[in-house]
Amino acid sequence: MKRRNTPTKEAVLSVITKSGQAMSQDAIEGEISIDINRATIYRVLNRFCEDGVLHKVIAEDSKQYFALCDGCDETHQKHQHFHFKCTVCETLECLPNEVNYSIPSGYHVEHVNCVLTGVCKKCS
Amino acid sequence: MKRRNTPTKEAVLSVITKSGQAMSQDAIEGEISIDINRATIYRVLNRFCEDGVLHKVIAEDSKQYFALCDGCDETHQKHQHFHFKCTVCETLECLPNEVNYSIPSGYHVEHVNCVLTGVCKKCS
DNA sequence: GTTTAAAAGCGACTATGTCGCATTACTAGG
DNA sequence: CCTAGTAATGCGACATAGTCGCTTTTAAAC
Repeated sequence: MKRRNTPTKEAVLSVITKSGQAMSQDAIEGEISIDINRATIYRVLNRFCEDGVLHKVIAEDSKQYFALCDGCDETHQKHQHFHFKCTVCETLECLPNEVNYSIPSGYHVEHVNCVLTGVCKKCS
Repeated sequence: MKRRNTPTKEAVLSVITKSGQAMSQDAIEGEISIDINRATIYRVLNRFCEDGVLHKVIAEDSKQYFALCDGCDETHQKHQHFHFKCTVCETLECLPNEVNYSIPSGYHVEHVNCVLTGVCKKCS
């Protein structure tokens, strides 16, 4: 199962990179120049997540957002930082702050999904 | 717009209270003895949230979970604690830990949605 | 150029959650 | 106790997000 380079992959990644933020499937579809099937966009995004290129965040609107893994390598745990979703401009950005939590013994954490919702600097 | 006491409200609240955990609409519908319409359950749950009886959490499965506001009053901010979702037994529980975050100036946080996903004590 | 398997397109499907509207049933006031 | 007003419920329809199976296309190795 070796990955191939396709125009679709490049287009999706370029849109996300340019935006500098986490994006949902519909936002990506809206920004992209070529016409790509909805299911395909999801598959591309999920593949990028598997490959550690993107990470997925679930926001309070129950939608999946995909963001570039900027400095999210193995040592730097699994995307354990906060995210901020602005209710005005609808954008979701990664915050630099790491999430610190303590958890009762016996629990094993595999994923962290932390989203703060409110109004961002630009919109307030 | 004054609230009324109905068998539906009581049944929903009693199921959540008994479970001791956050529950989704379908879990509630499954546990409840009487037959209640799906839309009604959502309305009851959302009303409880408005009244500060329950709070809503979005988990990584993109579903809404509703938990009792145990000690979540005005002073104790807005449900700013962690939640833990077990991938084995599928339950979602509130953790006692408060969420501590710092945020760039100019940002205004209105809601906090923090869910840790993994395997709980019982299931590991 | 051939081959082969990954990727894309398409359609169908599931699930979650919401909304409008007609009907039911709490509850307050007499 | 009865009645009126309105909150709450049931029902159906709808919107949206995301997934899946199958066929076709296409990247890339030989």
